[in-house]
Amino acid sequence: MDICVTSLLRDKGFKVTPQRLAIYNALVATKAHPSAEMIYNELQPVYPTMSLATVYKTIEILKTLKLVQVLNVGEDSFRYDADTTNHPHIRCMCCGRVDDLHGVDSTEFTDQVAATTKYTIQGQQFYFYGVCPKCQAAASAAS
Amino acid sequence: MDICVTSLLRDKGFKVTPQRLAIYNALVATKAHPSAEMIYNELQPVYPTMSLATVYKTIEILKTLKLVQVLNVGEDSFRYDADTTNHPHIRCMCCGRVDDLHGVDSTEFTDQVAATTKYTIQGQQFYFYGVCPKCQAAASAAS
DNA sequence: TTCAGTGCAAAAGATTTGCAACCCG
DNA sequence: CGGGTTGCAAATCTTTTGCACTGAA
Repeated sequence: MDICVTSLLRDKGFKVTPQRLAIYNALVATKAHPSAEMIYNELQPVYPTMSLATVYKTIEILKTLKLVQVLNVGEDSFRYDADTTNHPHIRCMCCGRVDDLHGVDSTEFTDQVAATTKYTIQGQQFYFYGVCPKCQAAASAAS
Repeated sequence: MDICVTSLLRDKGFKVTPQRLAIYNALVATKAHPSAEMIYNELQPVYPTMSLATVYKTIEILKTLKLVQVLNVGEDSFRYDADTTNHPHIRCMCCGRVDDLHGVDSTEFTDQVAATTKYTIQGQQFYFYGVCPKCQAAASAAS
């Protein structure tokens, strides 16, 4: 997949730098839907001189290349997902973790919306909020 | 409905002030899903001394009273909706307006999610992105 | 060699907080 | 009258921007 990013970057006239590869690889390697700062912190040990600004600038490029999607789970910061398929997300209101919801079919719902609205639909984001298994266990243990 | 907010505030030990009523009424009166700043600007002529901080503090209270819901449509700021029923929203990627999507049934979709996930689900937000009728017209006129 | 990219620092926005004066109850 | 509320200003936090230096091609 490095090859893929590499050629995609080159094709669009972007240069291939170690920072960009590291940021993209970090996103591909995790299911935690990290924020810019989380990515920055994770790469600190390996790239001690990399700045947060570079993370933001790189994410901007990855967005335009459609290699990442942006999540707005309702926190103060954005989160990013290298899985650009159209899937819902769920956030734990207790610990803040964000998980994917795969294997759910929303086509009937989205078809209804498309048929009802006068908008031309181009994208969608479905967010659920709840308590994750770990926090449920922690809560029952505490009681 | 003023009566309703008034007693709700009092019941919870909050004082009833003109600012709070004005902010809530502004939210009830619009379908534009305004941001804090939009509310502030709208009330400026009537309450020239009111500050943005008061808008934020009041919205915080209205949230705890479940009188408004928060929308995260992917802009840099939050938007608010005094219609607290569970309905999807759609944002125009061209002009930024946010509309309600009523009359769409998402129960089958949400049931599927509830059955699949190990989370305890407590809330949800569905966002669609597209181009509103006005911007479509403007685009075709321009071409 | 050359120009896009990096990293730093400063800027820009949104939201929060501290605090003295104010006013609802 | 008293404590919650307001409004201002300053603080905080995320994200963006300007710019000199660096490094990919």
